[in-house]
Amino acid sequence: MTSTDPTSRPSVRPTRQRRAVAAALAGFDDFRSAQEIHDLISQQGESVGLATVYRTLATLADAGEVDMLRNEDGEAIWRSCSDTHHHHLVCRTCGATVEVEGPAVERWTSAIASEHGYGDISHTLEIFGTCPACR
Amino acid sequence: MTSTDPTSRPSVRPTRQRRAVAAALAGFDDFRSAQEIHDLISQQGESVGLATVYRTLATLADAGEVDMLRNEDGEAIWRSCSDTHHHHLVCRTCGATVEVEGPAVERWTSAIASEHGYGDISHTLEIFGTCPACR
DNA sequence: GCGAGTTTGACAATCGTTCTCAACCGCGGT
DNA sequence: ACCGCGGTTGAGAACGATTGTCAAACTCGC
Ligand SMILES: [Zn+2]
Ligand SMILES: [Zn+2]
Ligand SMILES: [Zn+2]
Ligand SMILES: [Zn+2]
Repeated sequence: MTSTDPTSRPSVRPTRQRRAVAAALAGFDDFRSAQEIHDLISQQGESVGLATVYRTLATLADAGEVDMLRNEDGEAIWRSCSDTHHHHLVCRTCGATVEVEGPAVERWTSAIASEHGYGDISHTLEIFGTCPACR
Repeated sequence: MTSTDPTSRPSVRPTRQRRAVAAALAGFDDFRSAQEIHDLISQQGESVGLATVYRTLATLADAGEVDMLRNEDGEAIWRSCSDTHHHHLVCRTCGATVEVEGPAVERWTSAIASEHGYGDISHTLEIFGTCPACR
């Protein structure tokens, strides 16, 4: 985390644990908590410490390879994602998730922001509902 | 919380504690954590249990009198708000908040949802940035 | 095979939030 | 003013997600 020298690489090593987390992430497409992902890894026969799962997920999130958001209880939930900016339509019951894009919304948020003189903008936007299957 | 009889009122009593929380909420217009609000109440000379602060905030949030959202650490933060549906433009540095409305966004979210067959929709949308004063 | 720098995991420690439950209080009826 | 029935409160325990600790294990380039 403290690589001050610009020439040095963070050097993320391909360990068994990180591979296991990646494999687990590939096994579902809804959002899951770190605990659930940890359990899934166990079910897949691997053994990875919970702390390591957290660390790996955080790293992947920084790298933009997984999305992390919070459910209504404030718990962090994760899932692998595409590398373009997008938002989510999540089923409140089964977790089924759809990635959605909204150029109009993106435009709206930056317009609102500059209109009020705010800079360095970021935003969060999630849509929750009940999917067709759960109705 | 369990008023099954439609004729019975929840009957929220005007206690000293609830008045203190309301007074505290009137004293700021940015988002604050329950802890901070609790401290503020103490500074105002009142004494209210932290659990009561949480309970009161939750009640007010249910009634739509305060907004509750989560900061990047997942902590719940609150502030009094207007009674119409709106979102927030929050300064990442000082917390200065602007309530914003976006009919277009509201339309977009429901359109996206029904497009994918999702019903019973709700959504979260917050914009973070740096306010004019903090630039 | 070595050594420096990473990574891991078992467990403790944080910390925000909720639960417990006996004491307390507001309110409507008398 | 007095009573009694809930709603309400507070101190502290309990919870649960997340992070910190640190010695042992591991990767990788040499
Ligand atoms: Zn569903
Ligand atoms: Zn966006
Ligand atoms: Zn500011
Ligand atoms: Zn909205």
